[in-house]
Amino acid sequence: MPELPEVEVVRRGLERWVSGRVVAHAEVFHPRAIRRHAPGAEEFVSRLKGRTVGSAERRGKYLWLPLDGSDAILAHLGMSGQLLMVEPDSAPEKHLRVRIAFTDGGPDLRFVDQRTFGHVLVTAMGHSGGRPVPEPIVHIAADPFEAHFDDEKFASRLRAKQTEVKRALLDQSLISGVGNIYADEALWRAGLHGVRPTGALTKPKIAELLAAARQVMAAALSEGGTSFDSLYVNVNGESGYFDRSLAVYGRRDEPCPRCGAPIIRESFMNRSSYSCPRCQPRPRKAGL
DNA sequence: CCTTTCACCTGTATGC
DNA sequence: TGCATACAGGTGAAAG
Repeated sequence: MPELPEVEVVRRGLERWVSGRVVAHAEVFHPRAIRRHAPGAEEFVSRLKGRTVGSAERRGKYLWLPLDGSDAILAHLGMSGQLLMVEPDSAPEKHLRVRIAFTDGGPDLRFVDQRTFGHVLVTAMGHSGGRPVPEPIVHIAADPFEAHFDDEKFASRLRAKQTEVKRALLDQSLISGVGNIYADEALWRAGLHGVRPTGALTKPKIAELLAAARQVMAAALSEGGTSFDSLYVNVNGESGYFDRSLAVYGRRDEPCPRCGAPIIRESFMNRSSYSCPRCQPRPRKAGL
């Protein structure tokens, strides 16, 4: 479930513990973890050896570590990926996929991923949304905390779409970083049902929704992120506490914090959506 | 071209 | 106890 706040927590950990260090060697334990690295595992390993790691960066749910020269280590945590700092001599984790060791003999950077939806790769840099980003993610939109994020452009692109507002929030080419949890929380804060057609939203309502998304993700970040189980952790293996502050997500039948009505769970794209039936009424006509 | 669906994974919880 | 099923869900390819 790592979404923008959780990934930012990890980025800060990498900034603190990895930036400036030199790679001694890397090991790949599961080919699926580097499936997006086209040249394969052997090239991945040889390309990393001896490289110096720069300052950790992030766009939406993607993280990257620039390398001396012009490429970068790009990572996505998927559903269950973890980037952990671990002492080099400690036993391999059950789901250890990639290990990067450093010349200073300090903690390894380990990519551990139970469900293998996440991946890491080494890639050239490209450019998108007003700044350099790794080539494979030039199609990913700026996230709402980036200085180049254009609120007006977001509103006009959102309204031009023939879709529902929750689908649009989850569309990483429109706005990045928002996943299922924070989409539901932002919609609740803005008083919108997720199936509302985007074309019918007013500009002020879109501004309110965007502000809500920023507020809920900023609040989550200040509490170290959200975790429902032990899968999402920071680089030291610790979970955040924001799940205590969620208004609707995962809270079926509990009272809405605003009006007291029982929260409902609805199925959406083979996953769950949570909302307040009173604060977030369904639109009267589907497809309005 | 745009929108929607589905495959990819494994561990945990639940039901029979 | 053991087996089957549902669920968690981000991404991008494939389908519509």
